[in-house]
Formats: sequence, C-alpha cells, structure tokens
Amino acid sequence: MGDTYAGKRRGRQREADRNDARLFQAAREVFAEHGWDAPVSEIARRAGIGMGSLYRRYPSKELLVQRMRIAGMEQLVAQARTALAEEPDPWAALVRFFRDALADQGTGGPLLPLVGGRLPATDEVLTAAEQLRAALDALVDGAHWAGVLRADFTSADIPLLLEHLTPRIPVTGERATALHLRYLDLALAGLRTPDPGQPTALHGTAPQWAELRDLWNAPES
Amino acid sequence: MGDTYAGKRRGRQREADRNDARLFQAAREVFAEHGWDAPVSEIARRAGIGMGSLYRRYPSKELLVQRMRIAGMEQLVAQARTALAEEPDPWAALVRFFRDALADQGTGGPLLPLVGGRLPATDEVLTAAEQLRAALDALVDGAHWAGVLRADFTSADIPLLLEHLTPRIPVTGERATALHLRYLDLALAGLRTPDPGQPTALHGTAPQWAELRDLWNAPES
DNA sequence: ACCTATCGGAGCGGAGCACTCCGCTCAAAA
DNA sequence: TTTTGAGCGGAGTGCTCCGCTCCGATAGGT
Repeated sequence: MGDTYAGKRRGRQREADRNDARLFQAAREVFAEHGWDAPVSEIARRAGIGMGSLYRRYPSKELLVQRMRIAGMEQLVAQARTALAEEPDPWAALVRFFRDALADQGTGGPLLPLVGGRLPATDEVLTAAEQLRAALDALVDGAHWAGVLRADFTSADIPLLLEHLTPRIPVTGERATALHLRYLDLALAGLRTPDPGQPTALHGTAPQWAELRDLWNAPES
Repeated sequence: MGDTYAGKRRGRQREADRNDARLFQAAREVFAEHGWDAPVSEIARRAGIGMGSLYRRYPSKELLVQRMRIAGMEQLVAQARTALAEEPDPWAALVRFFRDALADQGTGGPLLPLVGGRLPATDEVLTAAEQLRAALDALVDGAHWAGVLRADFTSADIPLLLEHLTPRIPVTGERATALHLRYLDLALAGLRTPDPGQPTALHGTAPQWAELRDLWNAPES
C-alpha cells in the first residue's frame, strides 16, 4: 500500500516505482495460479521486467512470497473492515466480505495466506495473522450477536472455508470466479442459523486459530 | 475391482498380485496428496516395491495416472449407485453419496477425476465419464423429481462441487476428512430447494458436461 | 541343483529452476 | 554535447530432482 509518498521521483526512479507495482500485481497472479511452484522467471515475464530488477527488490523467492502472504492477509483485513463499515446489517456484512474475498481471488490474488505451510513464521506474519483474527472476530461476533449466523461456526472457520471455496482448477479468469461464487452461494445458506427443529451440528470440531497457525507456517527449525 | 479371479496363483505370481494391489493403493494416496507432481519413486516406496516392478505394470507415469483417474471415476459411479440403491429417500441418497465420496477422498483416493487437464482423453476415459454422467444424472433427477434439490443445480455441478470441497490443504488423514465434511454440511443446506419467498438463483451459469470434458482433458494434440 | 520369471534400486540423462553477472540504457550532471 | 552511473534486462550457471532403464540379486517351480 502507500509505503512511499510517490510524489516527485523522476526518470529511472519513476520507472522503478512502476516496476514495483507491476511486480507486485504479477506476483499475486502467478502465485495464485501456481502456488509456491510458480517460477520466478514467469513473474518477471508477466510483470514485463527483467530478473535483475526483480531480484534487486526481493533478494530471494522466499522473501517475495512472505511479502505476498502478508499482503494477502492485510487485504482480507481491509475487506472485513470495509464490509463491516459499509453494511449495517451483520448478515449482509458477512456475505459482502465472502463475495469480495472470492472475487479478488478470481482476479488473481493469493489472498489465501497459505503457501502451504512451507515458510517459517516471521513477526510480521504473526502480526498480520493477529489482525486478521481480530477483523474476522468482529464480523463473526456481530453476526452471532444478531443470531443470524449458526453458533458452531467460528472465525477460524473462515480462512478454511475460503480455502475450500477456491481450489486450484484448470480454469482462470471470470469463469473461475463465477464458479467460486456459485458454490459460495450454497455455503452461505448453510451459514444461517438453522431452524430449532433440527440441531444438525457441523461435522468435526471447530478449528482454532492455533491450528491455522500450525497449518500456515513451517515447523520451526 | 475383481478384474482377476484371484484364485490359485502361487509363488511369484502371488507376490505380483500383492504388488499390484499395494501399488494401486499407494498410487491413489500419493496422487491424492501431490497431484500430477507426485514422484513415481514415492509411489514405489510407499507400496514397498521397486521401480522395476512398478514400471513393468505401468510402462509410463502417464498410463498410471490414466488408470488412476478412470478408477476414480468408476468409484464415484459405484458410490452413486450404492447410495441410490440403499437409500430410498432421494435426499438421503444425495447426502449419502456426497459423504461417501468425501470420506473416500480423505483416506486418500484421487477420486477427483481431475489431474489438471494435463492428459489427453482416451476412449476409456470418455466411457467412464459417460457412465459417471449417467449415474449422477440418476441421483440428481431423483432429487429434482422429489422437489428437494434446488432446480438450478445440475449433475455437472457435482464434480465441481466435490473439487471445491476437497482442496489441497497441508493436513492429511482424519482431520482433513473431518474438515471436508464440515464444509460439506454447509453446502448441503444450500442444496435444498429454497423457500419460494426468495428466488436467489445461484451465481454464474450452470456448468455443462462438455465444459467438464474440456477441463479434465488436455487440448488435443 | 538348475532355470528363469520376477524383483529392487542405483544410476543415467535431461528438464527446469533459483539466482548471478554483466553489458546496455538513458536521465541528469558537467 | 559529453560524461556518468543508477538502474535495467536477460542469457547463462550450477544444481536439484525426476522419469525411466538396466542389471545383478532373489526365490518359486521342477
């Protein structure tokens, strides 16, 4: 986001800024499509810059991925806050959040903070995860308070549900997003508080944030 | 399945049969975990056999994968027929089928006929796909006829929905299955015919079987 | 005891990747 | 205009990993 006041940089520095933005977007897309196995050269190619420029900004692939997953978590936080701020109804806010998150994924963000439990947790990652937890808790607590969200669905379910709704399929672009939203529609119906007639608890035990942490980060070395 | 009357083969042939079964199971598990990128050597290792024996049965990785995806489709067919035969209620049959399919995936089958649109369609694959279509049509038509399944959900939605419910997550075994079943519970609620008050059509256009075929098979060479 | 079908796994060849290195570009200084 | 050097692009390098082959070891049948 606005880490530089992009004001009066000129010439080559201007080009550097453009490169940075393109690089960021390309990395989002390519990692979203190929996961950790995305070739760095493909990112450079799609960004229209050279390998040298890429490696000047990010000295290793690992650093690039760490930056991306932090950005992904921060975007989820922003989307949660926006939904909460702009939708007065708690249920509408929840729906809005899921739709925004999925649509963004469709246009190619690795919004899923999972790069597969392959990378160690840095302080930045843990901080972002903590903010994500807070933002999702706000969404979920609001809906629970209003009684519209089933009680056995927790904030830690959200990242897992998003993961389930955005599998890697050999389709990209708008059609992929449409399919993701299609099955989100099904899941949303299941999120409403069920009629008292049928208790129908969800399968399994509710996930905890500690479980997500273990799942997102590599076991410490 | 019972392709050989496993009767009176002895000695080395007996070992060969054991190897075949172990190989099959190991391949299911490893492909389920790693997809196409699963190393063949890992399959041999987990089956407890040598590379030589593996390659005598399947002269190439591609043939092995083709066999696996056909087996995956045939198993779905069997599960659909079992559900239909054993559950008189159409809704119960549908639920039974989804649960069986997901549980089997958890114990490690590449039941998803997608290996990623990487392989050409053989006659066998097309035949299996046709049988799968017929079996799923029977399930879906029954539920539609009874009015319990929302009208805009089609049989071609099922493979895609299963794919959405079984993403690759860095968790395996029972916990993975439990999570898949957990979010299946949400989707099932969305599959019921909605109250007439809210039309609430699903997002996107319903998938067609032709779309699945294009998605499962590599573009012809 | 011999034969041979079958087994296991070390090793080969090549593909692909992260990363480096260096010649070039071009805006700005002189 | 000439000089300069920060910043650029991408070919090349070294390495890892994987599909597949080859052949010596193994053991059931006779």
